[in-house]
Amino acid sequence: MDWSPENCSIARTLGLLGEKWTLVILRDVFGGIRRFNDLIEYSGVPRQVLTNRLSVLVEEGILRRDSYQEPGSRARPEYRLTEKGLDTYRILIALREWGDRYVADPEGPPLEHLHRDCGAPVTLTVRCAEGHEIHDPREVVGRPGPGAVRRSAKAASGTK
Amino acid sequence: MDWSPENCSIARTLGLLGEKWTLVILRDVFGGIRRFNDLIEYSGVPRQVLTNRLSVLVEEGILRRDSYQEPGSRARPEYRLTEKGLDTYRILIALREWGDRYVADPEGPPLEHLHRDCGAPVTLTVRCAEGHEIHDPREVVGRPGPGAVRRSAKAASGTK
DNA sequence: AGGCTAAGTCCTCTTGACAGACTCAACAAG
DNA sequence: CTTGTTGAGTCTGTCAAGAGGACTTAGCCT
Repeated sequence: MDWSPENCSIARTLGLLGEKWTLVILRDVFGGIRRFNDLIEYSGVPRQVLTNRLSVLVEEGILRRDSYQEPGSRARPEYRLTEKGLDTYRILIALREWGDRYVADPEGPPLEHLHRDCGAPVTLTVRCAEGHEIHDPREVVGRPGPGAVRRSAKAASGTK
Repeated sequence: MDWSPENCSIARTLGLLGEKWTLVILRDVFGGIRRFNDLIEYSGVPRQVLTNRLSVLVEEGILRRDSYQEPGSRARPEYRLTEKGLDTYRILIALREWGDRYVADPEGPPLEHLHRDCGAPVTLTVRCAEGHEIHDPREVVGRPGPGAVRRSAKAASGTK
């Protein structure tokens, strides 16, 4: 049971999205905020960090640099989600759901995700390929998958 | 459309779980790793950081400090998930799913989540309260909810 | 030419990550 | 009862990253 965590999808995803401001930026881009200064204002990200994160996100193909032009101004860049970026919405919904349950103010959640077509609130459901719906985290077990790599012998001590 | 992000559930959740190593630690605790030294070995977290994160997680009620005793040794602490902690599993599954899709090695995913009762792989489904299943991120829209707070007038500039 | 504005860069200060050595409290062996 | 061992930390020094204010740049508009 000694599996190397180096190629874990969770770790890798966190490597891309896990830095302090990245998901906050994505949240706001999902909310339609696409311009540098607006992002600074909304997210509260320091300029330097925003520059940095945006360029990483563009490099990784999560955002794409587009351009817009307000009449009477020069063209400026604007940042939009790619497919890869749009697909992070499940992560954001999962974070919001957990937050609503455990850290929201008594007045209720400050942000809702709604279904565009019917206006009903959106939630995540955990389900297995057999169609069973899962409500208890204890019903889920983690297992090394096909891409798992045994860790080098050296580390195989200390684990009881 | 000027809503203060201060009380956003996503931001707050990230405030608790968003630091560099926190979710990696939770991933491993989900995997049954519960002891200080084992966590260091598996996660690769620096000792100091682990000390720090564990104490924050315990303070926040995400982990609980239990104790175990190997025969012939003294009692030592071990860290276990509380309900609040167990409920982060959706976040971990969302991260894994995104990672499997976009950053996994060609051999396949290194970690799978399976249904304990039937062994089938577990996935997240997005669904609205009306029962519509959602497959396209563009079908989801974010809206300020009941707890949303208008931002102070000062900031209401710059937004187009 | 001079001004305005969005989008950055530059610079400094502080905070946090990281690694390796050190400490501390049982228990066990001599 | 002294010494060794082991797991769980703390201490210390170095170095990268975050935070935030001042400065720069490029095009459009008087």
